[in-house]
Amino acid sequence: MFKIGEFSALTRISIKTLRYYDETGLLRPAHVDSATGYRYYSAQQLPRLHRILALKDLGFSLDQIGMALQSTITLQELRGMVTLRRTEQENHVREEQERLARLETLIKFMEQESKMSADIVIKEVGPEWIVSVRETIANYPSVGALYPEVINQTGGTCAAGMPVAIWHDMEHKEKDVDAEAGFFIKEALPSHGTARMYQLDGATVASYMHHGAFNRLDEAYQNVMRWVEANHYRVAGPFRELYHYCTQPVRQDDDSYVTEIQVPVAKTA
Amino acid sequence: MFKIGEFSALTRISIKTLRYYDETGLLRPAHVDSATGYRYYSAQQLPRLHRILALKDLGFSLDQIGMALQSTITLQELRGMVTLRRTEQENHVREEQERLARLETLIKFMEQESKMSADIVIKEVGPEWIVSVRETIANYPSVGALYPEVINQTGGTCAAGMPVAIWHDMEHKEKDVDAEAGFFIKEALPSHGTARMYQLDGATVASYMHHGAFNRLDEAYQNVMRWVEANHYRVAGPFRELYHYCTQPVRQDDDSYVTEIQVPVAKTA
DNA sequence: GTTGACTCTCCGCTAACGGGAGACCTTAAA
DNA sequence: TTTAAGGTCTCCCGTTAGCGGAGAGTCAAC
Repeated sequence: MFKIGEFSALTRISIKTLRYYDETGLLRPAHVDSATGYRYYSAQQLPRLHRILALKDLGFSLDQIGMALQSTITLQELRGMVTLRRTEQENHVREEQERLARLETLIKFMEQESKMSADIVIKEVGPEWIVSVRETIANYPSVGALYPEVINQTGGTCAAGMPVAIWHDMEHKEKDVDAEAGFFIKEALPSHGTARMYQLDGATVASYMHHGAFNRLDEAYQNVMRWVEANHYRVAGPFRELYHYCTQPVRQDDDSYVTEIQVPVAKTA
Repeated sequence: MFKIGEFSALTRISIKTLRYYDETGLLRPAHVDSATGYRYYSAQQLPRLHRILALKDLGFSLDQIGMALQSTITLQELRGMVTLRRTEQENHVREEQERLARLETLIKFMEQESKMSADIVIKEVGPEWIVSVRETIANYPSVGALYPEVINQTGGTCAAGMPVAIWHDMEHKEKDVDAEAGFFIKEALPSHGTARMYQLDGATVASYMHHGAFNRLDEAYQNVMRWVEANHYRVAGPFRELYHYCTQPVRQDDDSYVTEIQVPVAKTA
């Protein structure tokens, strides 16, 4: 019989851990002196402790290890636990590898003095009700003229929603831009005139929050596109722009505006 | 200005998280009503929150993110943080991959009904003082005869240590076994006669805790060796056997014995 | 005025222990 | 036998990044 310090030295498991395993029932000492409370371990307990360590090393939680050590467990159940654990671990490894890839991309970008690339984030956006008009316009800034049109068509009920633009061209265009302008709204309203009302699909997007003037959005777009490519995504739908902060009248050089660029993406296979 | 629920819906960050970021100073609301305590966020805060999410996604802790968001940080320092983080992540990915490989090995073994392979664990053992004799003996069980010899040579002072055997042959032998037998002891004592006293080097070992009779150790060795090979280790030194529990007189078929097999290993490059 | 939705603070909980305080126990030396 | 050192006990608090709930206060619409 070993006192806890001896057993700890023997197994190189900390006293704190042994006490914790006692408390949680994972490894009760072979004997506890009822007068002093001293724990006494026997060599017979080494295999059990060893199995605990082995399972912990495979990534099982102490709770799961507790299950696995029950004498009632069948080989079949054990196999199931391990197989399930492997699936989890496969996913985990994949996620961590992707994280590492993002870090490496960021480092590459930082070497080129591009500082905003640290702010691009992948997120899921849910479906949204939108009321909008879609037209071919002269150039990007001209989209501003479409909003009064939408407001007029709907009698102003949509102005409470967030203004949003959707760029249907898959590449940068200097003129004849296929643009959709409108507002996110809470729920379906009847359509009015040329303004269309529908539910925009949810999507996985690469999102960048641009804090600055509209006339510097181009640069931001370029960064997002480079980031998307470098992280092995591909563009999976028209770009969206959400105008989180903007003033009336709209100016192209107001540095206080906050505009979110959302590029729907999918993993390249 | 958005109330916390609106800001939460906008950003898809939970209210609890926003409150936590307020509490920890990571993202203070733009305004807090001093009478009611209500938090009000502005669109201008979206970029900061977005940067927080981006850094979190890269695996930084909230503490580190707090540092990175300080306005006093230089690009140089930021680069350092990211580079350091990448190194950590590389190590992490490697560890998780190895864990996955161990899981897959275990599954392969379990399919062959080998149940003990779940109990093999890699651990570091420190250097140990040992007093021992080394001889060529007839076969493995004959090692028992060496222990009285060691005890006699040292006048019995070593009998308190753990009995241990070291097998210097690199392969299984039916006869003429190069065996070393002795005891781990606390500190150096003068050598006696043919018993040698020296410090055994520490090592990384694959350890298996055998709970059963000596005459079933062969099977255990086979398993350990298969495991070592399957996990891309190679044997890096003579096998050690530690007799954690054993009775006098020694019997080859006593199921209550606890014997630890330690195989020094190194990763194959 | 009232109701229902929203928000506040405070408390406890997570996993697997580590650190430390204060009290008790063992063992060897003086 | 006393004493000193070191080992062990329980209890409490801390860690990360929040989640869940209780009870009280607030806001906005009808």
